[in-house]
Amino acid sequence: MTNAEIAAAFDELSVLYELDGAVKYRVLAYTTAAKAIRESPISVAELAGKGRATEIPGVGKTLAEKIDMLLATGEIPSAVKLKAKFPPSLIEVTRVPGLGAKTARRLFDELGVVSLEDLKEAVEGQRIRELKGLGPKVEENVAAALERLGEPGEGPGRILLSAVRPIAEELAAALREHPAANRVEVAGSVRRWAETCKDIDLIATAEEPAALAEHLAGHPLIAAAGKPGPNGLHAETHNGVSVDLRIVAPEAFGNLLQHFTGSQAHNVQLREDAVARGLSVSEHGVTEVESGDVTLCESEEAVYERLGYSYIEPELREGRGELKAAREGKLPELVGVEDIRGDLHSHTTLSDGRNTLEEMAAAGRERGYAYMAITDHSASHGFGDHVTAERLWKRVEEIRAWNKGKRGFRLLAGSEVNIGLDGGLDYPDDLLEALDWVVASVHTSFAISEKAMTERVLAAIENPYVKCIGHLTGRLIGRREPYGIDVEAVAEAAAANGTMLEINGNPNRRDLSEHHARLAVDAGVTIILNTDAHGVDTLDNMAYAVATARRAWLTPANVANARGWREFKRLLKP
DNA sequence: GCCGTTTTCGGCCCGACTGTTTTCAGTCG
Repeated sequence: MTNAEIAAAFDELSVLYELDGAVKYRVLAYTTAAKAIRESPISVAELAGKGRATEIPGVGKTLAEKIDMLLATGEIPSAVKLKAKFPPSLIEVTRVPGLGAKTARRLFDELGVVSLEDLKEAVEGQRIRELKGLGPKVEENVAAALERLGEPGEGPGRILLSAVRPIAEELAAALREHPAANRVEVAGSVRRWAETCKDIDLIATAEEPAALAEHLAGHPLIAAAGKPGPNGLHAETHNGVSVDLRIVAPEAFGNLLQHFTGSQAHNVQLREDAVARGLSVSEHGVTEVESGDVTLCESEEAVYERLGYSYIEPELREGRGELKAAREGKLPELVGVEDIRGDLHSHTTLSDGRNTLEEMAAAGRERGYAYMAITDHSASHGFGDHVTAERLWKRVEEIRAWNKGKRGFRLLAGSEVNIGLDGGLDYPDDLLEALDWVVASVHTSFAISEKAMTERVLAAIENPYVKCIGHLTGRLIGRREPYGIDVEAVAEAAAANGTMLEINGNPNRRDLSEHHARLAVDAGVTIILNTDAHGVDTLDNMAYAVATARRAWLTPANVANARGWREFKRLLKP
């Protein structure tokens, strides 16, 4: 059973408990545990099998037992009991925007609503407005929400960071140029470099707040906007991304930026910790509860300092232990884009790239890299983009020739070699040996069993010519689930064999994920940050690889290509 | 239901917004 399936069972159980009127903290316990289970880099089922489920934060004795029952029987007894009381279709009703479990329960008790169809009929019969505490407005809102649910299309889902980030940056830049603007920052999940985003949060201080809000409302990227006011604006872009601009007095800019950068989990933990110390934290300041004294902070640094923490980089603010580490002064010195000395996964027109060897090499050199590997696809790649052994021998010569007489930058002759179904590679050993650098990746037969996939990749890891494994899980964020593979076993073998694991910086991939990357480093693996660039323009994707590494708490010491050439070479298999 | 530099019991973030109410409950982020 996958982590996602276990998490879904607990999410469902939390709704059932809420319908049943359980205290909200019990309900909350199930949703927070579900989130931790979903994000766990290792198999929770396996962990539970070893009796170690309580190692997951938020999972105690009771939930561990429920995981065991779920794995053994496919069901959780308490959920079965509650589902006899509340039909599963009622859970759909609780998920209508604006409705929650409390209202759904009343509709169920008083109107007999058990499904979305019943809800629709209740709206049409104007029966909701008859209930005490509910009125015609609620009924209208439910009708509108039901209408939207019925619409085809994207819905309210999360959008890939790379689709949102440029818009956020452009809007922020436009605001900064306005004469009324003082400080403008992008906050929220964009600032944290999360994989996906729900909206854009912009934080500003301004001489004339209303004028700045109006300026945003009139920006060409904005399709619709609410009423611009002194506190900001709510708007939506032409491609349906919602934008929130919040404007505050300069003396509270740090408080607001901290609040709107989040994440939710980070803020909740920070505030709980503050309460234990007699402080109350909100976007409006830090209040000493006993005296009522409020501290306003112009900067985020000041907010964290006031609360007794060292500064926490936005990428770390996910409630994954960063607050404790900051309190103890044990936060990692994160790797940055400026640390990266080379890119070790790139394609040219020889396979499916858009630029020539010379163009890619020149672009890498211009970025100030010390080295760069050209890694076109291998002999079995297909789609007309394969490179025969004969052609690759010639490419090696071309790269040797290119390097002649050049100082301070080294082009590596490499390949992104397909890992066959049996774990074998599709070039002869003498050619692999002649290459400076080999990335091995799975590009075919994703649907084999987890056991077979793991053995397949382990064979590549043990291959003496393979320096690195590319995009380990094959996931495409929001489009394709990672294929089944035992990442723990892979990480152990990679560490033992001196094979590196890549964080692929393609924003659709970011593979290793931040969770897997942290697991890998903990297992002793050396990480490589790569772009997998198929053109000069996508060499910029290094920023996404670095962001993923930062969200995994990685330092330059964890990253092979944060080293100069001599040191990098020393890390390679002999 | 979880958890522990005040705790193994008694806490468990904070505020905005909405719609319905004369002071609050529910939902959301």
